[in-house]
Amino acid sequence: MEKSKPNTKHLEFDLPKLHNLTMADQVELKLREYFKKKAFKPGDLLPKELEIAAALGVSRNIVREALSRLKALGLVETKKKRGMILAEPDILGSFEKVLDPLIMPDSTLYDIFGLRLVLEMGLADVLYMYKTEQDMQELEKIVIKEKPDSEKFRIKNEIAFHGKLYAMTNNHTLMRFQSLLLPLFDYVVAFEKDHYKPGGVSHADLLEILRNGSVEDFRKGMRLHLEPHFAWLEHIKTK
Amino acid sequence: MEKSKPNTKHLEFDLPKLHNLTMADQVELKLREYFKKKAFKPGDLLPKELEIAAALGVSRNIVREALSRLKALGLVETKKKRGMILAEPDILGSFEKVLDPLIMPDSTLYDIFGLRLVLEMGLADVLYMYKTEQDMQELEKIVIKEKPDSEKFRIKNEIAFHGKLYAMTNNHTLMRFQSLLLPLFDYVVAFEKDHYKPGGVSHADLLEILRNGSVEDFRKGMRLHLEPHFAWLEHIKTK
DNA sequence: GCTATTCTTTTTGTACTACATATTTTGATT
DNA sequence: AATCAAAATATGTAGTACAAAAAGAATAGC
Repeated sequence: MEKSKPNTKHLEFDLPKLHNLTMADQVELKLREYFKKKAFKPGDLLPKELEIAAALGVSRNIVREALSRLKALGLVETKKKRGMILAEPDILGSFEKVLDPLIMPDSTLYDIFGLRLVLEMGLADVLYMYKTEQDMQELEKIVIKEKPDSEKFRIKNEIAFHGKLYAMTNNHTLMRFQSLLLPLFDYVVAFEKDHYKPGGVSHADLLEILRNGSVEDFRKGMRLHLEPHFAWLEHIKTK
Repeated sequence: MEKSKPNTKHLEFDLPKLHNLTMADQVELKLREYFKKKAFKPGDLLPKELEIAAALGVSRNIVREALSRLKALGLVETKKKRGMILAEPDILGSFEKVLDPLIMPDSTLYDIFGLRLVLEMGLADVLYMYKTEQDMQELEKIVIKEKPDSEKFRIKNEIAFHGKLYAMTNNHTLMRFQSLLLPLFDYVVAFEKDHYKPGGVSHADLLEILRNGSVEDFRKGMRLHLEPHFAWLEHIKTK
């Protein structure tokens, strides 16, 4: 809990703390400031490594380490041997690189599972704002193809149907966010499997509500559809 | 799709220039693989830079660049002059470093605003699962302190009340996620200001519902509370 | 005079060396 | 045996050198 560092704000006073920052750290910060101050836009050419090194009075090695970090975060890109440019911002790009269920504590995995439930329950209003007849038809196609027999197909159906719901929000960030989180659910689903029972509301039911029902109906329907997952969340809550 | 290289095994023969990947890129990947394969746990000491360099047949420079990237992503930490360790995973750590409204396209900003609405609408069920009497009392304190006069205080109240709601979910990841997204809302709120009208349901109303109402009541209440924001979303949707 | 080709320059990518500094370990002295 | 000092260790930083590729400049051909 207290491991996070909210106290970086009054770091200016603590001189020794500032010295705890390596040169590469400082250069990284300086570069971020610089890009902001100069209002660099995506595609703009950045200063050359040697220029930066000379301007900041550090070796080119350090500059390269700092730039390497910014590259890892997706903030800059190297255009072959031509120079470096500010990259098209993608807030989920770096997120993607860290999402690995194998190195993630179970608590975070559970958190993300809860996050998914919150998201799906919250979709209703935005869905009703953007849904089109064509969306309905595509959802219908997905529902028709569903085969209730195999466990493997069940998960595939889940992904297709719910993925389409996210896509219907016209919210590209939300869509990608969901698709990034998706692989993690497999792990939770594996834990959950023993307790899983299908909810009382099917995908076909949800589609029917989406066509002829109100937003409130859909929220209730989605809640019932997700009931098994909520039950599982309740189950692990006590532990 | 076919960009991934399964043939890194006999990479010794290929001239490195055949790949678009730089040495630092490759070392970064190799290290990620290695940590996974060896099932490193947080706190474990990593091999020394020179050992890695020797093992992979690259210079120490390259290894340092790769490690620097993993550091930027929060995957490894350096313990001063003692060695490097695998860091406590924090999926939002790198996310935080990229969130800067100044370098973000407006479309993403809108997406995140929509994401917020989805989250808040979805909170209800989890809230009712975890809420305690103490939470109610703390919410009450926040509501009582509200002063309806100043615009500045209004935003502060918003943050306090809604932040507390997130905290009540006992979902640490969700909590941090919201607090990271919060600064971005200021920008949207600035756009939105001209159109803003208080919703029909106040924080006090929401608290009352939370105490004595059902989950459905709360969802409806929250929807009305957020009505101005939804209206704005509807407004920018057409553009 | 204009276009195509070649040469030169520029800039990133990589390697190697050297040394500083802090931490741990080892060794020596009382 | 305990304390303090010195050595060993590993990261942090600086600097040089060169390769490779792309852009720009210069030259040759029509």
